[in-house]
Amino acid sequence: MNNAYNLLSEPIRKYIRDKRWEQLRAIQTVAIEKILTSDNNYILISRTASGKTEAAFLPILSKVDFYEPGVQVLYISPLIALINDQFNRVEELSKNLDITVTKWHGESSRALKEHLIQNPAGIVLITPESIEAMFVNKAYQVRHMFSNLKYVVIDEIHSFIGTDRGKQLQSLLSRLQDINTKSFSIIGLSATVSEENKFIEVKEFTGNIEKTKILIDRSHKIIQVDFRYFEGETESLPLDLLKDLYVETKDNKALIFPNSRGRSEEVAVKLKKIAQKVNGHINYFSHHSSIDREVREYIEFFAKNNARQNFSIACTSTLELGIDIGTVDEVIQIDATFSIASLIQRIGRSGRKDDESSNLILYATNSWSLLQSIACWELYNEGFIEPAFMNDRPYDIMLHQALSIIKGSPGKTVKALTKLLKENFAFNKIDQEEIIEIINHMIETDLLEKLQQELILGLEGEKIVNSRDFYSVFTTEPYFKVIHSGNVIGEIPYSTELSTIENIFLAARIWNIQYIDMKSMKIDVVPAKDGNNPVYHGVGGNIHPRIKEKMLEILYCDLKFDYLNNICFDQIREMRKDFSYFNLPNLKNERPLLIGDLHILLYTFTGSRINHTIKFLLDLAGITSSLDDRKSEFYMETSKSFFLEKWKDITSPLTEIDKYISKLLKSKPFLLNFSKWGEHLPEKYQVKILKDKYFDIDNTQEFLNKIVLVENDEK
DNA sequence: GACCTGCTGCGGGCTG
Repeated sequence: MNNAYNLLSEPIRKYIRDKRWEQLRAIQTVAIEKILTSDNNYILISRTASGKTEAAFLPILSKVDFYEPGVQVLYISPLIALINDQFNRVEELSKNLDITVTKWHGESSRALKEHLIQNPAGIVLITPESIEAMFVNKAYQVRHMFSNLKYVVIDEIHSFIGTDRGKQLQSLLSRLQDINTKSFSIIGLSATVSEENKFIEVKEFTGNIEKTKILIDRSHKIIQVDFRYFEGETESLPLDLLKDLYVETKDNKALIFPNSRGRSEEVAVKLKKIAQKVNGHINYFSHHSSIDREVREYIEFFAKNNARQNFSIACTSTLELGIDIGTVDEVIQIDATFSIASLIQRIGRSGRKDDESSNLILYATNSWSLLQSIACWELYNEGFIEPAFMNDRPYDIMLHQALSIIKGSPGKTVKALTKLLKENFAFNKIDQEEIIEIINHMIETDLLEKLQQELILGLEGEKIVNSRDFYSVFTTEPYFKVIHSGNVIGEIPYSTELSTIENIFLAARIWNIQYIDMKSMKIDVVPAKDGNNPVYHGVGGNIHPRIKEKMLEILYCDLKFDYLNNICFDQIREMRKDFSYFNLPNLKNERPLLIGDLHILLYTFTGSRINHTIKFLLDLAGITSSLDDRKSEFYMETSKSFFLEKWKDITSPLTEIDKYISKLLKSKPFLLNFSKWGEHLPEKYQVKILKDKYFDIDNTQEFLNKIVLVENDEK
């Protein structure tokens, strides 16, 4: 054992001896030394299953005096399931030390919560929404419990960075800091943090850039990668792909990521059918957000506790984060991931033991998806992770926090509330005048009410805050529950065709719809023999520009990529040939423009948000286009001269873009649906959040200013 | 072309 071990307290050293660990992991060694000798914030970055939780808790438990009054350590997790997993580990770590460990989330015991309120001490494991609820409903107790905090540990911190939920958490951290006379330190844990901008996004997250240091272990496992190509001609997955997938997975423990809930059902049901025909194992499951929680927990339990039996789980990002399902032999991705970060998380699920490599198979059903998969794989090997999208002016989250603050402690003046929000580091880039304008709007719309000079909740504000839905900042759609003889299986969206659809797949089984109860939103089903995927309606994802640029680079180089078999490489060769007609010596600044007799095709090879913005600018210029974001392709039925004439001035509306977005929002109010609280903002600020979150004005301007179109006539 | 996440307080009824 090394020097770090000797720095730990004796009970912790005993824990390590009892566990018979031969040595500390790299991230643990460095974290122990740093955390024990300073009060900085630290972000611990190292791959899945490398002992990050212990890297944080071994030194914290050594350092903190748990006999002091109040809760000493707060562990914050994005998932309840993760809290339940970590509870067991943290409790085991703490048992020699007589430290209370309490789970605090919507499904944990009320009696234990009550006990903690009476005797605040030790470690609390909690979700951001539960902290929010405490500030709203137990404002006095929050001070009583959390005003002597020493450490806040944030697990899977990357899942918060650059999101609305992350802004909410930042605001809650800032509010917690306000009730602590001495400042607490923050420890963030993650396997995937971008270092493109020198870690600025994660450092900013803690509210103190200077005090936040990065501890990173870049070592990674050897990954066996295998690309396979099966062209899809219909909506359904090609039969040959399914057969190949069956043979590949039948003797293994496999996680299969087909990118959507509907496809997960298709994969699980169809593989199971093949298995039944050939008498293979039939441990085929689907795991996604529309599968009932109990069914999902059963699948997780099965995966974790069946050492002998093989299984395949077709899943969405539900199995991407650190929920403990044990080790799997292989990870299979069907068509490209939307991000490198996601690819890394998925790879991390296989070969978790030290001596195992990770096995990854990437299937593609069309050439553009294959190209994107190769681009992601290449970028992964270059160490690229897309930086989180930064949202400096979250007016909607600030409005939500203003309601939370006034509910928790009414009677503040406008001036006092403005000061609180301005000093909250989640909102420090929002101007004071803007804050005052939004508070006044809230008073006008009865969200807040002014009694003499003191603010309380208004009638509309009461309605919103006193609802169960207030504590989270994300929206969810209402679905119909699917029930078989009293047991809930999962849920599906209602559509008018549903009653005429014969049968649906759900939870890896096939069901016949018997009865739809419109009032209580329930669907009764019985087992059936054949059917179709359920259709969940989603909106497209946002791909980072670097992935699309990499796709362009792959088309204009002559690398052979020796990990590709002939079938895959033939696809790339074909695409290279198609694009070879454009002479593009400068890939940074040039893009192909194909001129046909009746139409024009523009290939931007850039990110989704820039593409959305260009589409909007084309609309404003009077050019109707249809955008296929997968190919970064704009299809326009217009003449070359008309297009080029308009293209010269395409960026001119950007100077007064607010006016145009305002008009767009009036005709399409649903564009704001991504924001749960945006509808309560003054219109001016609704336009601003659309501008910041849906479009990407600055980067589009920069892109259009540098890009030169290279023409070629269609043969 | 998407995917994911979480949740109070109160009162009534039931069990042992």
